[in-house]
Amino acid sequence: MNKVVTRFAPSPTGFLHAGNYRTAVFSYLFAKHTGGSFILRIEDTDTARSKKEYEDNIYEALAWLDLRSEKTYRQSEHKARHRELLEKLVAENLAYVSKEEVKNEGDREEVIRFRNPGGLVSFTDLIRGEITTDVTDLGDFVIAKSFDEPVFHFAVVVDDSDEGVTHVVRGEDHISNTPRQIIIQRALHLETPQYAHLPLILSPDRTKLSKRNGARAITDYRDLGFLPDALFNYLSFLGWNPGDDREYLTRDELIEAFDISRVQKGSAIFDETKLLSVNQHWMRQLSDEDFLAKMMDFVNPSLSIDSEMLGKAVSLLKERSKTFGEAREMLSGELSCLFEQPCLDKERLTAKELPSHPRMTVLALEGLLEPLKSLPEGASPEAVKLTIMPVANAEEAKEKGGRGAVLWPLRYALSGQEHSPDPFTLISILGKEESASRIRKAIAILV
RNA sequence: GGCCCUAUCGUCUAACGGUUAGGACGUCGGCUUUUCAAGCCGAUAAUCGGAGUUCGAUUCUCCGUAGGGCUACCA
Repeated sequence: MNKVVTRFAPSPTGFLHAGNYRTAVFSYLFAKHTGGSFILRIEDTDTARSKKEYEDNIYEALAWLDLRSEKTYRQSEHKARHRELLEKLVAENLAYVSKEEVKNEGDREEVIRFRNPGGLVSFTDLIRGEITTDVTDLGDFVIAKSFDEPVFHFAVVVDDSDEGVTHVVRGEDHISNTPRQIIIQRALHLETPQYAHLPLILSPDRTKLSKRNGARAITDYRDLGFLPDALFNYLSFLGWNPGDDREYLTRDELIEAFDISRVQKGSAIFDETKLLSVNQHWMRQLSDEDFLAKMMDFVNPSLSIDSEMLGKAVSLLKERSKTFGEAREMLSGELSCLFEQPCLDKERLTAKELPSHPRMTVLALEGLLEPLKSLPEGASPEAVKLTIMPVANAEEAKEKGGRGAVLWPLRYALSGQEHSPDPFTLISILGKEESASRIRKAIAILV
């Protein structure tokens, strides 16, 4: 059997989104699983709608995703070849130049139409089995606006053949285009490749994913701080599964496990919440070094950030964020107290839902200073807890409002935040000197 | 309208014609923590409807229904 060649053929008429990308992923997985090759073809025959910025976006997105193609073609580079075959078809009277009524702006007075032989056309789809259509109703459809401007159906057939594409893996929206492409292939005496029509990816409103219904550009996911392999992992599970209970697979594992016969027939809705959880999973798999390196890409370089402290914050970041974008937010939000002095509000210092006893709070905080001194430098959160909890529990025993009467003011004094990591972790990271200093500042506010 | 495709928890999905219809995400509850997050434990929830075929249909067939796609001088 010949080596498998698949292709991804986006048109540069919009930003690459998850629907396009999922098609690329499956096409890539199918090729790589069999040791075949994957090529990229920019379908830019529609000069009116094709834009350089969209073409660049495709390259940019694929580079970020590390979806490497063996070869890259631009359809417009094959004009001479298209013209040659168009002329051949007309010479053989299999197509003809037709006079047209101009209905819309941009319409030509003459176009090239294909002489449709009509009849039943069937092909075997790798995912759906045999599909049969009567092509008679298609009529003599247009295959080119002029000899130098072939239309999609014609260009695709010629290019797939010239580029040695053996398997066309594309979206379900092309099922009804396939029969007409097959009759063009027959007229040209070209071999018909294998087809695999993927189920569509839908927006939550159940329509085909598009910019209109809120689909993000792939590059947006990059800018939001998603891991490319997380997106790859999530998307490969939209319409496919390996047949066992695994949900988190690396790219190599996906290539190994991919089996086109397990591809779903029904379309799937793109669920960003689940993507987020898959991304969180892969962020946590990262080593602290890798995590830090990726994190630095997301921190505004102009923002001076204590890299030593950032290193200490990694486990908190891994535990609390689902994207690097979120992690970056935390640096100036709930985790900001690691990098700068907290700004304290006197009212907030006394525990919530407890009678306000500033004096009691002062006593509670003062009671922590001594135990804190006994802590070794670099004590773990568990060690800190072992030291602090007895004080809090003693306070509770004295019925001054429970452990919260100590723990809340302590946490708030350290963080200045309504929500933050627990006080033990904070002390462990901040160190006993800094912690003691913050506690004294809090006391000073109260007295 | 015509043609084509599809149909299992809210979502992604598993289940050689025989399972208490399984997992994951979400949601809800509990534990833990007097914050938040995480973690652990638990719960909720599905075979679109109707006929067949069969001893037995989620699974096979047909008919409905619903959704989607195509129906361009877009791809």
